Amino acid sequence: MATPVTGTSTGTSTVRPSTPRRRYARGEGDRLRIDLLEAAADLMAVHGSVEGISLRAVARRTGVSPTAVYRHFDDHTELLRESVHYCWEHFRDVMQEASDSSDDPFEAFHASGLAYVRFAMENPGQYRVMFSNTIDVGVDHDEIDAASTTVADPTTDEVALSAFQLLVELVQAMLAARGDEREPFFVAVQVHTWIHGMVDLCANHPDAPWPPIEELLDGIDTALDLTPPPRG
Amino acid sequence: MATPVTGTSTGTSTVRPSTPRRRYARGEGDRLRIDLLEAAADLMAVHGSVEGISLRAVARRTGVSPTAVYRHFDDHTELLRESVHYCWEHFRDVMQEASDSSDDPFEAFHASGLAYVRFAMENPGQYRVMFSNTIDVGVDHDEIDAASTTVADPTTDEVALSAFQLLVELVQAMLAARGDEREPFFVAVQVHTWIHGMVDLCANHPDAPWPPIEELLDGIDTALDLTPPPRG
DNA sequence: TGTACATCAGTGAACGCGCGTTCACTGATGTAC
DNA sequence: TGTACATCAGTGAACGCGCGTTCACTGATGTAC
Repeated sequence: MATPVTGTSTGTSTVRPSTPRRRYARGEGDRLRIDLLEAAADLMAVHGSVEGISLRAVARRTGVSPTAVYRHFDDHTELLRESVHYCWEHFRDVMQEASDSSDDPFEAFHASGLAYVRFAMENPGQYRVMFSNTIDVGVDHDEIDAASTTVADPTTDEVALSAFQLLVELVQAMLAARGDEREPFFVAVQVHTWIHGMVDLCANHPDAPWPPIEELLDGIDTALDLTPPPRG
Repeated sequence: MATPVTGTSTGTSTVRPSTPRRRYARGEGDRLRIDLLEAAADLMAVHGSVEGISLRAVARRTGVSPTAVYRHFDDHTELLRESVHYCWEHFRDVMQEASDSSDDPFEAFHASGLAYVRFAMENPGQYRVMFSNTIDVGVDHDEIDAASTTVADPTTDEVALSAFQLLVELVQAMLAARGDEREPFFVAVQVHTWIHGMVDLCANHPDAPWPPIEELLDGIDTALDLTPPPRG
């Protein structure tokens, strides 16, 4: 996901495609769509917001003319919306894998926490776009009366919800194993808000004197009583 | 802070200054500077990021020509940097007031939590710019090798740090009153990351089925053992 | 008390740039015959 | 096995727009005399 097809930056040139792109063969045209989505995801890392990502910059990074984008997306807005969706699918896959990594809910929970943090640290721009940046579609920014329709497309919401659902299920299993009667949804919200606050602040203020992230993660388990029950 | 001097939007016109601005009198020229900072802060509410705020939009909102901005700021970047600084001062004042509202650290802590949430809810754009948006100065977004100098000016960092220091002191007082030997800095980080995660996610995903924010806030006190000690 | 004028608070036209989008096009290639 | 051609994967020039910034300017007003 990180490196574009045409990558291999020489380190000196400011022009992106140092090796000119070879066009895709006849039936393979759809692969450009993926390349564009990955280029957009890469650009999120630089911008940290989706607003500043221009269609031309995505095309440039992919090594393609701006007009080529229109063969795969209706317009600039659709390109960005689909890019955010693409990031969410990647995130959901990562979390699914971590969640499935163990039958023990406490171990799976621990692995999920680490995977969450790792995703955010390795893809800070994507993380920020996904969680701290709603996508603005067709808002006149000088028109204060305009109804601000900052809505992601519904299928993206579904992916995001299914990722959160993984967490709810893990929490439910842990509470059951502990004989804890708290509401799993509420505790899952507590976990998610906390871990989000950690990675968001860490990512955006890297120079602040943070305690080790593992220590902060462990603090969540302890404070919220999500440690394995005493055996026997 | 919320309404510009020339405000009074009629609700129909898209042109901002419906009443043309009266220029400031002879020695009063510096007041325009404040007006511009407030206009920029207002625009953060619409954009949620500092990147998309143009110098011309700030001037337009203030009812002044773009050139007038240059009488008070060197360039676009300085305008934005000073605007972020202005927001931080506002935030610090709000938190200072809440922190001073009671001699009892538990009461002051509770008031601070509410003030924090209220600030974020009333000024979501400013909040996001302050906590989830580092300001990019002079970065070529297509040049991946460029050293990304995304640094706020040092005086803004000082203001931000002094606001966090208020929290550390409250936590210290609470731990002392409870005879709790945990490290105040670590616990303050726990408090801040958690509350930040709450307001950030709530603000950016208002349609998700959130539990009441007061309940989430109380959850922090309980989970982190920051409730008043039993009397006597 | 009257007036000339320096100063102050701005304005308006112009520039070059990157943007999203449209349009007519080009040239490689798999396939039908 | 050879070739005509429809299709596919793009390109390149052009448009109107808002942007940051520069430059020469204007007109109100407090003040020195």
